[in-house]
Amino acid sequence: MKIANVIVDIPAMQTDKYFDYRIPEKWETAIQPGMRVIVPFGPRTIQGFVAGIKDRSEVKNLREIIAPQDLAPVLNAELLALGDWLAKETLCLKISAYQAMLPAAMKAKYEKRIKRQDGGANPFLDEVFKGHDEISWKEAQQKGFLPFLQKEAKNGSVEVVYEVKSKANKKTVRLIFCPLSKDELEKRMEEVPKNAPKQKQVLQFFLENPDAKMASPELAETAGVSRAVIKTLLEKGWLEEKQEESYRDPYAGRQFQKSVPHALTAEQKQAIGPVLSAVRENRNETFLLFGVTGSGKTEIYLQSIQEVLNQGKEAIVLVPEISLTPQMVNRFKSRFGKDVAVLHSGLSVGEKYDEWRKITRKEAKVVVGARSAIFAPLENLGIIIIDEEHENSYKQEDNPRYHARDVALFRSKNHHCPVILGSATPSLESFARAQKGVYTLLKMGKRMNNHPLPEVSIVDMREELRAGNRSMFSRELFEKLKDRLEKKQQTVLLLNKRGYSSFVMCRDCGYVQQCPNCDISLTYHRSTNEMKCHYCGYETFVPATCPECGSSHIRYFGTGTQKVEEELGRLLPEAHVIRMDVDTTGHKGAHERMLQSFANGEADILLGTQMIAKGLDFPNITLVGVLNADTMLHLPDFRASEKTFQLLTQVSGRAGRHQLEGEVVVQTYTPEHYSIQFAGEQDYERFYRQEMRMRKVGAYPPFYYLTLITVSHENVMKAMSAAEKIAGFMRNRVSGGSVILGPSACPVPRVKNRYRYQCLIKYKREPRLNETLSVLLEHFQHQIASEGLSIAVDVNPNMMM
DNA sequence: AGCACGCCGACT
DNA sequence: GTCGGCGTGCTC
Repeated sequence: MKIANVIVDIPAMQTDKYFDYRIPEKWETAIQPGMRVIVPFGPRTIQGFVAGIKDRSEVKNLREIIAPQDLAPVLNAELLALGDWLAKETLCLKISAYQAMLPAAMKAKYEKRIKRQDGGANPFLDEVFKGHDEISWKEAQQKGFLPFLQKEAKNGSVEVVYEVKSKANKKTVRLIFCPLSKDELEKRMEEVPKNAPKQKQVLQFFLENPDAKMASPELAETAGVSRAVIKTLLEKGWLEEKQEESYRDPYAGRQFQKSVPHALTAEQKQAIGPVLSAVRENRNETFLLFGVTGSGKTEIYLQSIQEVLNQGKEAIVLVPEISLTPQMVNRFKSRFGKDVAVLHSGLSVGEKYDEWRKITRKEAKVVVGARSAIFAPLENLGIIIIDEEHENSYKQEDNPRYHARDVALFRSKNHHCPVILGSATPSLESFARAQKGVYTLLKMGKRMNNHPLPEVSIVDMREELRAGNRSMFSRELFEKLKDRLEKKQQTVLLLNKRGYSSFVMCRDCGYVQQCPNCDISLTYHRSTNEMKCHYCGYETFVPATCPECGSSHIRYFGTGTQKVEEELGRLLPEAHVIRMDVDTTGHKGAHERMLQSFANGEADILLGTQMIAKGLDFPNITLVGVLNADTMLHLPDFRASEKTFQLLTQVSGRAGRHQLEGEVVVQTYTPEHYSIQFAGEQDYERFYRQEMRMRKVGAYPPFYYLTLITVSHENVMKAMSAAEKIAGFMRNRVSGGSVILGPSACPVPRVKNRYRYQCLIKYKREPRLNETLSVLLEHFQHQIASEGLSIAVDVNPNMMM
């Protein structure tokens, strides 16, 4: 007898273990590890993953698996092991780890219904069921039938049934083809009645295109006949119909110009050499490709992938969500054509599922995508590339809190393949590893075509204020803006919005409108004229008078993009401005359309937030202006300087990438800060050395590892006391070299009406930390389950807020 | 997560 | 005496 170890689809600590089920004989060969199955669980029917198969079980009274949900495993052995590793490393539930690796469409939905079992004997039930023999639980509840039905359930005249539904709908099409051989076809041609020339026409078409297979309307059009003719031929059996799966192709109808490898510069050749040999030798080596913006990192990726494909292997390319633009995708599609699958958040659930299936069917060899593409089910990986390695978005901010880089390194070991981490501004962690020789450093310091990096000038906005300029544009930036307008060149203006948003304040008493559920001020949204909370989604109208003092001098503050746009309109009315921010890019495809129209030269100025800092590569941009360089410098986060440096360097790289030279103007209130100074000089390595000194003093990464424990509860006292207990618990269990900070209130102390405290563990070596944290979670399990306490553990947090 | 079981207050 | 509140514990 075969027994399956099943991880059930219930995200709770109590069910985060293997449940044993008997495999029915008829499924004995069909059910394999990595498949989803439907199992009985208590009174319910739920989905589970088969994690393993064994011959005997300690548990008595085993129940049977109801049915497999897949024909083939959806998680192969490697991914199953990866899931277990993820669960252990990030302290998440196994089910969460498995689900994170699969497209959302594969997550089960459940339906609960009530079925009539009395055979029509009970007239009272007629009213409930109204001729049907089932009613959904929800409907019964809404109509107030539940108490009555629950009583009926006791005597067996109705029954509660549970159903597992899969969201994954394969889209199928009916395709028409001709089953006849050439000779047969010719014979039939003779048999066609004289008054049916159209039928002859269709047969003629199939004589010329014997392998043609297409949908009926399409065939009708190509052959120049009506659908009725095809129907007749189908009835005669001369044509046949076949159901075939179709993929939703998000890039359907687009032409990709075939691109060929570019000749490499001397520097590129030098950089790619070690990568190619690692690929050829199946060497698990990690490269840090440190190349300035415009140095041609993408061509290195493309040619490395080409080598991988030549070896008959596959590749994963991770790109930050924000730069996963059609422009970026095109570069891969035009080089590798149909071999490319693209996974990103802009796709619908169904489209993502289709791309995933394309990969499992080995129809795609190169997977380009955002963070979760690291789980692409490729079985013969030859390389993993992470572009813009320093990007925050590679770290998932909710469970499982994994970093794509860590997953990449894990998978590369399984596949004995190299990893390339590429960046113009590597994360300190990665650069430090390269310095230590853990990663191989590949450096590209020159832009292709030897164009110089743009000239950066730093403007002290305090000086501007002293000189009487109260506008948000410094005199220098304004002059240059006018100059570009005259020359018909383009400008990118970046409004650094992080940690800075528009809010409503009363000018008489200083009242700022706060969210009632979270300790944070509400953000003003111009488009809807509403105040919104970015943490819980609370919305309210803008007050006409101050709720505190009744003054009508209440207005919004803060430099939003809309405000910049208005001022631009006033100062430079002739300029065409495209504004890109969360308000204007809401609709699917809006982002792309805006960039396209900017590329077409339909606007002079592209104004936006962080989202415009990356990947733009338009020849006519010769000026980049950063309106407020330092707003995120003051965030309570140890990476604030690093993030500022990265953003300024990235956005500066947008200027002058082609023939025309570029200039950058950075406006700031703290021009003396080293991250702004070194960004101005575009000197990563000096920034690195300075920042490393700061990190060493503060005992932060890369000198120390961090683990952040966040505790939350509706009740302040409960939250605080639990946090204190947790800190005490951990203090007793870590080694002497480790430090535990806190507990202290989180930077945003209340979110969705829950009070939040955090506790930070800093450590150099704590090999048993994960076990200790598991014990901690188990220890507080009761309070978590029944008292509404929540404990979130984030190993290597990215942001501390 | 759901659901059953079980033990205490306000009703027919 | 019974209906129903939600605390506790289990699901192979």
